[in-house]
Amino acid sequence: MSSKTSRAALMQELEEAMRRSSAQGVMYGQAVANVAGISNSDMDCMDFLNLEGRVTAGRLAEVTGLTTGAITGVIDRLEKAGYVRRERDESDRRKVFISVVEEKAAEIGKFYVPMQAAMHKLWSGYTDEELRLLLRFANDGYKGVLEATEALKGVIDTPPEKRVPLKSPKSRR
Amino acid sequence: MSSKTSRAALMQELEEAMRRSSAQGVMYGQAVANVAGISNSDMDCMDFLNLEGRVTAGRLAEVTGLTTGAITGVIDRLEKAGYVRRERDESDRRKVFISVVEEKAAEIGKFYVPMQAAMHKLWSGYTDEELRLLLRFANDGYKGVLEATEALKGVIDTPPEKRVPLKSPKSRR
DNA sequence: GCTATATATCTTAGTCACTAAGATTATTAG
DNA sequence: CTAATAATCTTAGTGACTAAGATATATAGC
Repeated sequence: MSSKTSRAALMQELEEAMRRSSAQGVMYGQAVANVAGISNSDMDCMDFLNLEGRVTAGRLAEVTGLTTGAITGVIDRLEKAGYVRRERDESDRRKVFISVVEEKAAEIGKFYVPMQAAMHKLWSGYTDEELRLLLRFANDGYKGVLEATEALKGVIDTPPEKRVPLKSPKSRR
Repeated sequence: MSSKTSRAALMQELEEAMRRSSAQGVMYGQAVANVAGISNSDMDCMDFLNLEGRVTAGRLAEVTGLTTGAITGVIDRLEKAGYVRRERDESDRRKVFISVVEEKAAEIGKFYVPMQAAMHKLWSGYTDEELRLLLRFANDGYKGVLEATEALKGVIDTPPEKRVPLKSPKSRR
């Protein structure tokens, strides 16, 4: 961490620091799902719904990587818990739109308060200039990870014998 | 993203950008587990083992938040696949140390190559000065998220029987 | 040295979320 | 009107999880 570290060592440190903090971020998300009493996949869907507002069941399957059958289960659970509503599309009655029940979904929001507080506290120690650099980095980083995820698919040489489901079932209770 | 965004708006943007990129990072990890043919929990344990080198089964349960019974299953699968070895502690024969089989574990490493390449490409666009700022931020951020995870436990108001053990915020290394 | 208790891991039974395949219902094309 | 297509749901089977308890070993008190 000395300010004289070589660039290579700096990158090494950066890599580890980012891995560590992102791993901890994942844990926070899991902790939120746990205290909210819903599974990780359900939480992923809620996150996406909060961004998009109103999407079809098929689209949820697409973005989560789950099968449509699994999504039916996700929606069943979320609907039963009161977080979302099913709404049939009147113009194409095969489609089912899922929309967030705001009042109920807001209950989950409070679990993110500690995280937001920590972030704001953290950011207060940085200048606008520095925050802009961080923003640029986060945006560039997003693109980089996106590319890497694509590239990873080209690396696949493992026999497709046994591919494990993308989402780990994190059952509660 | 204009350079004269107000500080509040800047923070808002930063929050979203970081959420997006970290979510994509999670997906990358899942994709790696998927192509490697092992489950997410198994991958979590491999990550931890790669940092620590050699830990007991109980410690793995502790850091992953899984029960010892579940860990037995994790180790069974990893051992069968050749990634780890069980080694009974000679001085306390109740304990079972789990150690990584380096040659085999290295096979997983190659799935991180696209990610590392993307990161190095990304970083090459930044000065040493800027990278040091990013490092400081990543380290501060880690601490912040750690605190937030702790604080989250204080927000809990859901009935305890609906909850599941939180992953402990342990210090990786 | 014995006995009780504590510690570390493994086993068992039951549960839940997942996949794959196919059923159901609605739309569109010929 | 029929066939093909599309979107969601249903079913059967599987894998990973938890809770509780079994097993094996270690430590402390007498």
